[in-house]
Amino acid sequence: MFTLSEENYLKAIYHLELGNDGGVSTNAIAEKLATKASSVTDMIKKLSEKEVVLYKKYKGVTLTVLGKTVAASVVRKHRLWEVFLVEKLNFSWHEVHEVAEQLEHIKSAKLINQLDRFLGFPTHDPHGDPIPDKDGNLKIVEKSLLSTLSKNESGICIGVDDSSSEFLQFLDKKGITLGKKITILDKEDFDDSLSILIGDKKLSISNKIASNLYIRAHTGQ
Amino acid sequence: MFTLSEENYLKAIYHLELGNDGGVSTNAIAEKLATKASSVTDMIKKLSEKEVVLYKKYKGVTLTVLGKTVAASVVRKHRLWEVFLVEKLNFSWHEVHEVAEQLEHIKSAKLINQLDRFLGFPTHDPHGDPIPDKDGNLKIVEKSLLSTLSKNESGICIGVDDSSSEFLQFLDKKGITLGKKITILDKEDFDDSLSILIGDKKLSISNKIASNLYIRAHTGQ
DNA sequence: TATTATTTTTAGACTTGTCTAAAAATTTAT
DNA sequence: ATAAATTTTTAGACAAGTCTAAAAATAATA
Repeated sequence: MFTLSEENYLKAIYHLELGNDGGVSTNAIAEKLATKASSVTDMIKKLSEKEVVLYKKYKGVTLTVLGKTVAASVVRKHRLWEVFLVEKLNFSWHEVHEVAEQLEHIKSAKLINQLDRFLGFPTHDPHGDPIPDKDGNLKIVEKSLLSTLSKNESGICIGVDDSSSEFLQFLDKKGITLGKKITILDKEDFDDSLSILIGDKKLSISNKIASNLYIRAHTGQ
Repeated sequence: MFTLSEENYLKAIYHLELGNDGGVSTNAIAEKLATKASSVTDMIKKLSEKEVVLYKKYKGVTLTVLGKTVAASVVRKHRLWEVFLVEKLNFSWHEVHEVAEQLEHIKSAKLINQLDRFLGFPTHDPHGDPIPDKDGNLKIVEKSLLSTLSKNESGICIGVDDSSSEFLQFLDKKGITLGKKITILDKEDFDDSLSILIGDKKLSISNKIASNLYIRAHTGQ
């Protein structure tokens, strides 16, 4: 069994491994968890003894198969709870993270399996992130950043890269939500800003916004 | 803000105060929380400084108004989550306690208010215990122990005193659930056992069972 | 490649919540 | 009312998780 703190470390390493290929540095973990490098070293030793990470001094850290399973289970719980909060309790997508950070540590296999069923076995959370299955496997969906599309191309908005509360509330204000079709009307060379069509509204968005929105290719008109 | 441990102490004192009138003893708290009296003394000092309990050395402890509010809020969360588990996730009433013990510590006012609404503002948990409202007030329902009824009297089963998993599973096996009408057919002087009619079934139950079932008086046939 | 800068680890300390063992206070019983 | 039993508190210790400051290792740079 793992403590709340251990689970948070495993989750952080899990997310960092998905970004960087190869070992994860002590400093990267410290930054992600808003803690000190020395604390990370201490915890890594403990996790190493519990055989959920591989660790060589000064050489960074990697999850073992067991570690990856534990981390994926925490992520699974986090994302299922996020779906619950949005679908059943009328939370906005920018409100769910903080509460899910707590709920993800509740220990009960039956609880999470029944929650999964109750929600209709969702595959993605409210930000478009995939929900690991019981075995920790992720369904990879082909996706591109909106900023990489060319003029006249279009796609379905399926996720966000930055899921900070500020960004999500900005998207709400602009009427940009998951599932909507987005078409690039024009690209501005000067500042890489985009003119887009979303639903039946025309919008101008900066490159920073477009670099934080994921799109699934949309063939046909 | 209160730690998980502090909340558990407040909850324990809250429950003990409902039973005993007057101050709660260190030993009673220790027993309830399966910890040592010395640990209780330590924690009580902390709670006293936080002004949630009144404490005089060797004289036991009482919740302040603030303390009672905090404790009631934890109990409220516990019982709402129990309703959720039974009503929405198909848990049995004997399975919910352990999970609710964890869920009761999740901090989010919106979560619990929305959960309350989602469940249709229930007034009682799956064991028949009342759910405190937002202000911590309990709706007291007139109830008697089944063992206190006389021959030919009847009532509706509305709760259990002992809500241990074993007892609840025993009741399941016998088909005794909340809301069912129970009529005393006969009382045996020798061992105080009862012959009862529940639904359309005749059952013989010991006095120990009858002393753990709460009944609401049922006027009319 | 030698030196500087950065990253990581170690050493020692602190907090929270717990424990054991012993001392002090209170209660019960003779 | 005094002695015995019980309850409660104190004192000191420990584990988990964190921190600061300093040392050691690695990486970057001239």
